[in-house]
Amino acid sequence: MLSHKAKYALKALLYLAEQDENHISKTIEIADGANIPKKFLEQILLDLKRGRFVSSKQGKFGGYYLIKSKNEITLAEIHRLFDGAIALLPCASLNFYEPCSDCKTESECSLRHGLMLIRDKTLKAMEGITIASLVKK
Amino acid sequence: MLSHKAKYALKALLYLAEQDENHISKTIEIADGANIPKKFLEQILLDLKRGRFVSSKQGKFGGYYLIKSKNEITLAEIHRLFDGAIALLPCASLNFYEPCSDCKTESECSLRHGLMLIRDKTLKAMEGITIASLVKK
DNA sequence: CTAAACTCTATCGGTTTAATAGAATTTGTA
DNA sequence: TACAAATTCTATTAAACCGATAGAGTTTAG
Repeated sequence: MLSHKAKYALKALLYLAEQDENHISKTIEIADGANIPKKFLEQILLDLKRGRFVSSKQGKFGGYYLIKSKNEITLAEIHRLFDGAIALLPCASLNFYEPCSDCKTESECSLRHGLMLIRDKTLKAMEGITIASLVKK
Repeated sequence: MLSHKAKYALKALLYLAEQDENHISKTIEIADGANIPKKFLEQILLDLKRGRFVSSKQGKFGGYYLIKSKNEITLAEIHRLFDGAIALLPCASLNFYEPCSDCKTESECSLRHGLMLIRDKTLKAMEGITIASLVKK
């Protein structure tokens, strides 16, 4: 499941993607437009900035704007940024790999192989969902 | 991600699937064999029993055994039993559907459609992973 | 200088999770 | 019938996580 943070992040990106080119959106604008608690959204936007999906302008008349093409922002990336691994267990993860503590012999995890199959398919599907593809709908 | 419960459940089922037909496994046996805390495993086995995956014999010389074919127990079912929805948001879930509280108009959720695509693909993949397929590896 | 915005850090209450504890019940057998 | 060995049930715990809020600090335009 997606955390609220990830869900809100997607909605915020969607909102930004729908604005005119070069428009800068204030946090309060996005919060109202996408129905997200403002103070919570502030944190999320900072995370998105650190992740290089958006950038910001400070001070009066500042705000946020996309710096990555809406065709290139995928559900997989946003899920990873906010919720971590896409795989069902750390031992099957590409970006958040950790060995199982309860598997007797290393790489002798009975689940790993099957879970890697799932990960590959899920990942592929999630990479096919972009902000642009969601806007169109 | 899978919870520890779901992971342990899969490992316990795997252990049971590897035993001789008609063999009854004591909890302590499974716990040692699959490296699972015994008292925690007790609860998990009860859940698996309520889910009709295993059955038990009480009293001395009692224990647990599979009552569902290892070809018919899928990762999807175990995941649902212990962790709930497979979809990324409740509004995209088949078995745990709930409307989004923060979507202005009902069925106007901008994410729902995309997430249902993901759900379908992930579900299909997870239904392809059975206990039998994991044992073979 | 001031207003309006982003930035940063801390905190809070609630829920969930992983695990443990212990008493109750059931059953086979000596 | 008593006992031992097993499941069953309910409660509790400690820690982590989550969603959200608060407030002080910094930056910028005018």
